[in-house]
Amino acid sequence: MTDPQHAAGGRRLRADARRNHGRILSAARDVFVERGPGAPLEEIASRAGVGIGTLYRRFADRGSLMRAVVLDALVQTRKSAEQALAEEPDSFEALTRYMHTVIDLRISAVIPLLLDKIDLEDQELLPAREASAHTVQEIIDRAHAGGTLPEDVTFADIGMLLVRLSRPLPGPIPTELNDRLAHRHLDLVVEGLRPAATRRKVTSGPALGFEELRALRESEPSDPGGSTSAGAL
Amino acid sequence: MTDPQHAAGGRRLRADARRNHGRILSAARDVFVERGPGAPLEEIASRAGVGIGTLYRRFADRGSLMRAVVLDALVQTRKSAEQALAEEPDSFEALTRYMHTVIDLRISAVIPLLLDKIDLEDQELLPAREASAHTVQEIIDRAHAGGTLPEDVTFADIGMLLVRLSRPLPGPIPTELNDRLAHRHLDLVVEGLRPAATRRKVTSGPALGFEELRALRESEPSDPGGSTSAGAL
DNA sequence: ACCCATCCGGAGGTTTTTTCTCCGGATGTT
DNA sequence: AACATCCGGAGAAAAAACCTCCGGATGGGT
Repeated sequence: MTDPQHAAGGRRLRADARRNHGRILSAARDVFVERGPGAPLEEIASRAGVGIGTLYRRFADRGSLMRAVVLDALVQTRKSAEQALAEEPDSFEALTRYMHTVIDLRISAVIPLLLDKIDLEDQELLPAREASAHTVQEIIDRAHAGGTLPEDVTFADIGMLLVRLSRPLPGPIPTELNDRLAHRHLDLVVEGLRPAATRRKVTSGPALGFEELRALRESEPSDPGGSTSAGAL
Repeated sequence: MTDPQHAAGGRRLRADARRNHGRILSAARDVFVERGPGAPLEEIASRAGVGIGTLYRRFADRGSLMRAVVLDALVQTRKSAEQALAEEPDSFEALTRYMHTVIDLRISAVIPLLLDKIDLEDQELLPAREASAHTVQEIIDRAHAGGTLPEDVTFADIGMLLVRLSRPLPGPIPTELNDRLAHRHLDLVVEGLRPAATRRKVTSGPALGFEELRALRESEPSDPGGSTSAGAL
């Protein structure tokens, strides 16, 4: 099931191969998140700007691609957590910075998504899991200790929240808007978590207007009507 | 699901047919939300506990099923909004009640999802859209007027937030937990929106513990390991 | 500049999934 | 009981996805 002899740790790849490897990984992350774990591998290849043959050369099957995606996500999560911890003196700021970064990297949604498709006890995955969980837990602990995060908001809460927030919204929403919304929604949540004493305004600007949503729909080729998704609600 | 008597067509349906019509509609809503707009119709039929032939008899093609699902969602949204408005004197409470109801009904995510697959200017859809948008707007307006909702949190914000919150999380998460998380996350957001003066504790209980997530994974048949999705983060 | 080990693309054969019709039989209604 | 209505699901046809293979391109060492 797990392929012993390739990819991440193997011999040195040629420059173009290494570049493609990375592109495939990040395209796979995006496609899995957007279309589910059964998404066609051809779409991943084309999103990565790569032939299907290239994808199969690097990843024997769907499973090994998934494994690589998860491993990558775990590593990036740990990095983000470490950086937030190191560079952000305030315990609450460290937490929010970590959360924003994770959303930027769109890494959080992919792990639970693939959770039942891969072997988590895998040799390589296990230490990565522990390292990343440990670092994130430390961020939470500090915020608890510093009194900047309510005790009843747990590690699992933050994790699940990030899963929800890093998932792109469904439908014909451009990536740019999607990202902006994710951060705005995170800000809204963060204001709910922040200790009342230090409460402030939601930071990410004056929402989004009707016009913007309307424009979104008008740019659709199929239907020139002046409606919006929220308007449809 | 909602409609008492008239199916898409005209004449009165036999009792069993009407019941099946409703089941198909709500199964379709769930499946579209979980698996995307391209989900196999057979899955919808089987989730509805109905033969595939029955589905095709009632809905000529995917498009007309989508249209019916959206129409149903719009109608239910309007009902929820009207009820919240009528029964909840406090303007903020009306808003939060509306939001919780919409999440319960899992209706919010399906509209943007199908947005680019249907004709929104449709004869039947148009008035339903307007009616529901109007009622929701009134809830927002009252909350703004009453000073219980910041002016910079708009109609579109609430709509998009609901889209995000009513989507089930990806991965092997049981429906029951998913629902609980959705409401808890809504509570977290609501505390961020609520005027500081009336701030209170997050209502939906002490988060979820590690144990719970772990149990989740242990109940999986494929992998008996003791890990969790949040733990993997 | 030249070589060649390495890597790429994607056509196309194969397998899997999905669609959608059809009709014998079941069920609701009068 | 009689009849119109509705149901289920088998199975043929169509569509989608998989995955191998090889002629040709490219990087990187000399």
